[in-house]
Amino acid sequence: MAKPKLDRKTLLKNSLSVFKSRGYHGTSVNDLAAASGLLKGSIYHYIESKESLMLEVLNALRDHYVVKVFSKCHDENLTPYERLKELSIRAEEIFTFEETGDFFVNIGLETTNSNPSFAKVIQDFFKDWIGSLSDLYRHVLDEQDAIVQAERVVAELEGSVIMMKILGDVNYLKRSSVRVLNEFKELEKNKISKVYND
Amino acid sequence: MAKPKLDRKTLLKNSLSVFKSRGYHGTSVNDLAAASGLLKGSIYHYIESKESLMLEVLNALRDHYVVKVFSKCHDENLTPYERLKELSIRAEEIFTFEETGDFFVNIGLETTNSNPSFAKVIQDFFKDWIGSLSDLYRHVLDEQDAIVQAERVVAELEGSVIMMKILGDVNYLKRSSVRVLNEFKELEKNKISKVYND
DNA sequence: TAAAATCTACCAACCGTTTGGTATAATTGA
DNA sequence: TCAATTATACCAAACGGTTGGTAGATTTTA
Repeated sequence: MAKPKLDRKTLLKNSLSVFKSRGYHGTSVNDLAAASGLLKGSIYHYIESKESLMLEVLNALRDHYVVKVFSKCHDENLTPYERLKELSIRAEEIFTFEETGDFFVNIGLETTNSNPSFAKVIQDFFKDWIGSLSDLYRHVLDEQDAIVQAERVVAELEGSVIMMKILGDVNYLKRSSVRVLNEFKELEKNKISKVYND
Repeated sequence: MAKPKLDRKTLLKNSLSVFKSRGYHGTSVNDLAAASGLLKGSIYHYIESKESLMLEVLNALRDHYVVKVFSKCHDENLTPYERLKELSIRAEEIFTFEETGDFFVNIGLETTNSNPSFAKVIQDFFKDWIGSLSDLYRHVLDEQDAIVQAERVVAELEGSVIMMKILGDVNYLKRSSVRVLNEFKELEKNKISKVYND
């Protein structure tokens, strides 16, 4: 057997990078193959189709977020505020440097109509994110408010990332993060004063 | 065979509708022609290229927003709050029913790398929106804060529209609008109390 | 009849995918 | 131990189909 020069993780990473900069319809199988040092036909040794490759990329990326980022929300060694801060720092790194942050939105908007098979994974990503965040907000808000607040924060962060990309201004996300953290501190204060007043 | 004439406005409207649901790379010239009841070859009687058609659609849509929506921000017959409310109502209609609201974001994200020619129009749209809003916030905030606030509101609304589309929940935008309006009222109150304290 | 609008027919280039085949490395059997 | 076997990795070429775009004939309007 020829030695596996190209492991799956590298293939997915290379493919993500191409999909990221050209979108789904904008990338050709040729592009994907070239990104991994292959000719067009050769990549079919690794994948079944362009669509299944994208699906695998989406799933891998979602799993990565769940394990490496969203899990911070349940880290018992940290206070709720510290967890939110950790999450915020990681998110900022991801969105600004790794350039994968708005990937789900990009592909989601581009393919909701044409490729409904992608929709589920993308929805799961956002549901996981919102779910983790609302568990955090549960410390300072009642259940319904915690969910609404989590949804709002995700919408605001995603909006910031998008404006950041379109207008080329890196300060958007930074400011949103600060705002989210300060807001959480306020909520904590209100919670405490309410307890004292009861 | 020149039957009921195809005027430019209808052509652009039909084309927008197709671009909207299939994205830029996802729509073929055939689709565009069919949407206006033409065969592929015939549409080239009206347009120079697929790219120039998209550019014209983007420009027309931006102009529409500037004239019909953003202009509300400077309507002297209304109080600042009423203007914001008008803007909010129009925006909600547009995003929810006309389905053109997130068009700039969609196309922007899909083509920033592949079609930089679209980027300028899209940026202009958001700059106009932010500019108009910050003029409004100028009534209750100093210049720098007004700009930051306008940027934040646009990001939050866009984020809501996107989450609305991806998660299929129409309440996102509604809640964001209410929040923005209430916030403005709070800012007005603070402004007044500050004046009284001076 | 002149001009405008629309048709049909056709490009070359590219699309995602399949095929036939070759080189190479790991495994197997003697 | 070492050839025979087998599985892998890759390539060049081609597939049928679609792409954005063009040319020229035909029809309509005025």
